[in-house]
Amino acid sequence: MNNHLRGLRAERGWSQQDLADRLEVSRQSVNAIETGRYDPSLPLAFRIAELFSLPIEQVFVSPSATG
Amino acid sequence: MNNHLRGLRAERGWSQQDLADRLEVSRQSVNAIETGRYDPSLPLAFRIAELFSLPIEQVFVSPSATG
DNA sequence: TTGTCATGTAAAGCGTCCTTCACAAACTGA
DNA sequence: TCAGTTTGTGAAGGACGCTTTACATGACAA
Repeated sequence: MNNHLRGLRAERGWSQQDLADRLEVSRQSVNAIETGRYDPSLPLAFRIAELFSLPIEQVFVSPSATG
Repeated sequence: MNNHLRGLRAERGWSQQDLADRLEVSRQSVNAIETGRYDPSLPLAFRIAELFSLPIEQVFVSPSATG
């Protein structure tokens, strides 16, 4: 499942560690989500979307949208 | 994390098995999500929201909204 | 009463999510 | 060059997501 995390983070000039701190997860979790190694849990997806003030659908790309 | 799955399902007159079939998951998974035993994965949350033609935020209630 | 459907739950198993610790490579700045 | 930052990745461990199989309950119809 694709996402726009790296771009959203870059727009703000944050390192993966900066973002991890704001989300209260490890840097490796942020990296794993950005590099597509796994998807976040639903609660973490909510925290991410809220941090960027976006609906979840504008941060994460639905698998069905990808086809 | 709370959700409106039971109500949305009831509005349509679907059993848990009916919903499970449409989502391509087990009946037990639907039951576990409805009874709050665990949250769905993010991809499954997308499928659920799309099935009901709602944004994810209108199916699942953000933990931060609950307080 | 008997059968069927809907729901709730338990156990075991597998893969995923997230952690900490650790190491390596690329880049930046002095 | 040298130190510090950033990113990518691996291994091991704990908790969660989802499965199949199975059993128990309550509602409803025959």
